[in-house]
Amino acid sequence: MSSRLRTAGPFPGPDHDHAACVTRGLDAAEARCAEAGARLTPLRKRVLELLLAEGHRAVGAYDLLDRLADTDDGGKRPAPPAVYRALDFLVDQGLAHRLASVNAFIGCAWPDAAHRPQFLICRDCRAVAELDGGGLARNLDAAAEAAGFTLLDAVVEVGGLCPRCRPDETSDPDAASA
Amino acid sequence: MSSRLRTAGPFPGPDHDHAACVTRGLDAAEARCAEAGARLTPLRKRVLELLLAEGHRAVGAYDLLDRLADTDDGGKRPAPPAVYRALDFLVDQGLAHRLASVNAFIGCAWPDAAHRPQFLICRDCRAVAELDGGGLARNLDAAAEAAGFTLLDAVVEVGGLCPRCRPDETSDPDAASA
DNA sequence: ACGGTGATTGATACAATATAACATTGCGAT
DNA sequence: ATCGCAATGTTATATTGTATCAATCACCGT
Repeated sequence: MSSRLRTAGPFPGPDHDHAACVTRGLDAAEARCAEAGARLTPLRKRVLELLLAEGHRAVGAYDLLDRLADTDDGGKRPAPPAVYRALDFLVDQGLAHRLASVNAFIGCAWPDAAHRPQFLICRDCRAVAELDGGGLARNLDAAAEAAGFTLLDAVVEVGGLCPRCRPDETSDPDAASA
Repeated sequence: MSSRLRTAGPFPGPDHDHAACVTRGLDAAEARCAEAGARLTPLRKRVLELLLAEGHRAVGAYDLLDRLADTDDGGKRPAPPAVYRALDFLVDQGLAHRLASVNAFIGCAWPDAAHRPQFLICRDCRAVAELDGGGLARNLDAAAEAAGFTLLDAVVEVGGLCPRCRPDETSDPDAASA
């Protein structure tokens, strides 16, 4: 029996106060947009909220469209461009990230600071851990510089199995050896 | 005074002996498949040849389909699954790489050795430099380990401008220090 | 050579992801 | 009010990738 999963790191446990994550992310978004003179419109804010509400999991653009329809009073589902434009805005503002290796998006875990993110993405459950890639980013900067290459974007995404999906979990032996 | 520099790095100059790259890649592929007991069938070999012939540029799957039609005697264009299956095979064998950030593929530059590649991808011309990511890979291993994450695949792709496409007009590329 | 077996390819249809192009709406400044 | 611009709505389509099943080919043991 798993008593307390400290999640020993960047993967939040299922028991963490996720509502606080959502609130914090939305508040940070408001502040950031105000500072940047950008408009966090209702649509953009709702898309961000849906991203954050997903609970640190990657969400596809079309899943977002479905959720928008579900949470809309009239049940009207926007057309794809609406959500893609909102996502572009959020990514530009650093409030969300695009996960190229899985064609999906995720709300930013640290919307306050400029950062060079890298991601651990679970193949099973699509859980995503966002790490700060400081040292690694410097490594990439150096490599680009050495090659005469002007770096614009760095995509660092690691696919694998998160702590809750990896089979060598010691806390649940009954399903093992299956 | 020759402005025809050797590209001082991983981006091959336009004057390099590219036919040798293609031949070398195909030879290495033959050897590697023989060793692995895998079958480098005519279709797979042709796809690899087209990838290599592209000259260190990213190629999309549908571009490959067009080229297959062009180089086919009957001009018959295969259906998408044919080329995707060939690409899957080549990627599995380490003879080609998938570039997730641009939905494209590239022939492996170093098909001989097991490696943990990382890529510099030009946004303008789609030129690709494949680097060996030794130190960076260890960095990712450590991060995954610390998070209790089982690493299966690492995607490291840097988008930007290659030496021939960067607007940098003068010959002073070293002043930058980020 | 013969037939069985699994890998490979062909062929059809479709799913999933993303964008182009243009119309409409809202909103602030003049 | 109305002009200008950003944002959103709308329609259609482009691009990328798979599911499925049929046909064919290579290999292997006999």
